[in-house]
Amino acid sequence: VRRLSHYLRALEALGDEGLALASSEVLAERAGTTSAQVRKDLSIFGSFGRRGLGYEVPSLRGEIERILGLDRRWPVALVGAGRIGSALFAYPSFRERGFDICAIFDEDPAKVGCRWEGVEIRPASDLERHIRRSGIEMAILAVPAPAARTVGRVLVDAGVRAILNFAPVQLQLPDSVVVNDVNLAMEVEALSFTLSHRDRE
Amino acid sequence: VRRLSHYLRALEALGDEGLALASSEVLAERAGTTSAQVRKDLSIFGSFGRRGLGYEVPSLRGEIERILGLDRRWPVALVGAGRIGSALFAYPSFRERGFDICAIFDEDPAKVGCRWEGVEIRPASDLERHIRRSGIEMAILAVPAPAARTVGRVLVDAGVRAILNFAPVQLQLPDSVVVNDVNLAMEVEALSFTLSHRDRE
DNA sequence: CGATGTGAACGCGTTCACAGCG
DNA sequence: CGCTGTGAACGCGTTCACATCG
Repeated sequence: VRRLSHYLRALEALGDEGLALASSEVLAERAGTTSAQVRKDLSIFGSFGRRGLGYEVPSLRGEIERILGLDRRWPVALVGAGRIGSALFAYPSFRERGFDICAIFDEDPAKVGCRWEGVEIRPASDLERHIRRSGIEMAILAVPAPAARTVGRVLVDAGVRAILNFAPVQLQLPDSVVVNDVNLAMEVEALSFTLSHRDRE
Repeated sequence: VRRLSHYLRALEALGDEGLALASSEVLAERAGTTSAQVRKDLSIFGSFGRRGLGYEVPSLRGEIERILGLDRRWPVALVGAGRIGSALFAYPSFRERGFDICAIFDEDPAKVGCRWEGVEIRPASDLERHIRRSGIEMAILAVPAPAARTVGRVLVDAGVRAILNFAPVQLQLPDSVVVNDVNLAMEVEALSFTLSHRDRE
């Protein structure tokens, strides 16, 4: 699944370069994998290529967008208007891909009422009611670790079914909810691990 | 490797609760895995437990810190003082784990010369010289996508051997350099993918 | 007797190799 | 003839089950 995103990015780049056809080999090179992998991945969802030629860039791009669920717009709630929250709100790729952060929540009374590019920051107490009313299904959780578990449960109660979690905490939620953890501390730890063990030689 | 970070966090929590011993079962529950997995993971690096009892929380914590390379401080360069850069700079877990962001670089003349908690923002032109002089081996790349590839190469030329890359670009660097990609767009795409396919039932 | 450490079995994603089609 | 689509072989991480030791 993760590789499909890579293919999509590669196809966008190829399209910008004006190429209409791309072989699995070309795609593999751009996405950092092998041609067999590309063909296997794509064959799971259908037969998008033409034998002897390759894949049509625009149509394959459309197919992958459809597969990833990017053929629509997704309203997203941002919980936590701290530094991480503000960075995510301004992240251009989100909007480009159809993810609209259309609700922001924070506990800090100093922030509540402010607007970020027209989107009002609402108090945490409005969270459940507002999300339920607007039918938002996707949320970005960018609150401090101690609050994360509680907020996660409130989100689910409000009808959220997918959470991108930046708190270094294991959310305990029903399996029906998709949780994707982004743990920045873990990422640098992986670096120091590898660096430490490379040196051993 | 990624799970070791989870174990470390679990051990810290257990230590705060005053527990001196922890079985693989307890650790597994906290880290979101199974007891067999915990034992197998730890046995790769040595025999840290006592049969019939479990693992000593403080000593195992020390062992894992050592394995992850957290038994020292790591000077880190931050390249890109935009929204993501500022969020990462303020991220508390980095400093707690021994990662010191001790150099910041940006192209924007308006930012150069500013100080973030005492750390001066330097111009991109100083990057190579300053990093080489200070012997920094680890860098966080938080620049816009178009600049990422070039900056990555400069970092490596300056002696950097590990990069945490936030740009949605595949850096093409020698294998001797460890690159860890964090691609936020990909993370939300994984959510929309799952949500789209859950609905099919 | 309880919980670790570990060889053996399992499952799954990746890679290989080639049949099939344009 | 070129490149896709795909069954088969491979490798590797996970899980199982039990011998081992305090």
